[in-house]
Amino acid sequence: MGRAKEKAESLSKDRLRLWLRLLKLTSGIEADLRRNLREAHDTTLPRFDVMAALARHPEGLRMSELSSYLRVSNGNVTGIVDRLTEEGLALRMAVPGDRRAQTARLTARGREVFDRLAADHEGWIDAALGALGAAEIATMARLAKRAQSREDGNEHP
Amino acid sequence: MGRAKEKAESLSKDRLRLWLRLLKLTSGIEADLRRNLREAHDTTLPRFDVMAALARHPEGLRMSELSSYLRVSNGNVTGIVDRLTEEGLALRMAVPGDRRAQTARLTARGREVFDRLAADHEGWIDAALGALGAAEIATMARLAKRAQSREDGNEHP
DNA sequence: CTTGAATATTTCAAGCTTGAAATAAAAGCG
DNA sequence: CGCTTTTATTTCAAGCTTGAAATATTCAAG
Repeated sequence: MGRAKEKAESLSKDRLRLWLRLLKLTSGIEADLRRNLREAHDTTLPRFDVMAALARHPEGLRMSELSSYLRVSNGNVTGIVDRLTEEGLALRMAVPGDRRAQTARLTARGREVFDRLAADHEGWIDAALGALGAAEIATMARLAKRAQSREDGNEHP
Repeated sequence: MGRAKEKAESLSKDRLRLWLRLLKLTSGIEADLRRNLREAHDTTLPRFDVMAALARHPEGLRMSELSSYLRVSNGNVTGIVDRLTEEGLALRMAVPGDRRAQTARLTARGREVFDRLAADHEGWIDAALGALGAAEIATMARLAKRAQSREDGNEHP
């Protein structure tokens, strides 16, 4: 076998090992987040994600905007917004001029609840990545961004 | 506000941004894997994960070993092994001397199917992380490992 | 041996997730 | 205007996931 081919195969194995390590890292942190959200606030990560998206868009988001923003299916956000609405944390509003569409927003109480969640969330992430200093964070962010450049295809054409 | 506090807060925000980027990267790759597994092999990522664990342990794994290896709940692996068994890819064997326990194994067909899955899987990961060269892979793996050191607490005491 | 604690696994309800089908409304077009 | 196509959302079945409860078995004392 030629040297070039050997090199390519070893690189492929190294990428696989890196993938498994990245997956372990993010899955572990995500599991911590889920547990913390449940134990400290009796809520879930998907609910948090939807609330975070709505908090960033106080003018409201259409259901379809929400699903593409979070990269989950339409049917998925329907269910989560349903539950947030039942709990009084979100609401749906009609879109003037388009009776098919709805925008989802946080209620005032939803906003208050989210602010508390977000503060804890930042602290949990800070703890989870606490072993990394400023330079390491910058390096890892740069490499993750570079990896994305191929992964996404072309999100920002 | 003191300089030290400002620095800590900015570091915390940077960790949060890094977390969001890592999550986007791994979620994106995972979504690709799920789609590829479904379209090319009509299977799912959890089934693949269980098969991979069993493939690495030809002697078989107890249900509880499988669940701690994969870091998912006991009830979860019960269901997945049930489905793999229905499909003829895995089987359960009694453990001599302990009638509570069972070991799960791949069948011969399960092994064949897995070998094909694994080859494609490696190719998909190679493509997904293809933007990273050998040095970048090594750097990222090192940083992920360092981040883990805090995350895990003490897995290897 | 018998009783009670510990261990291995399954069952279960609830929620998340998806892709596909169903509904409903808007837009384009002849 | 009617008719088709596109767009926005919901509904649905199937599978994944969890934590807690239920079963079954082993182990440890007495």
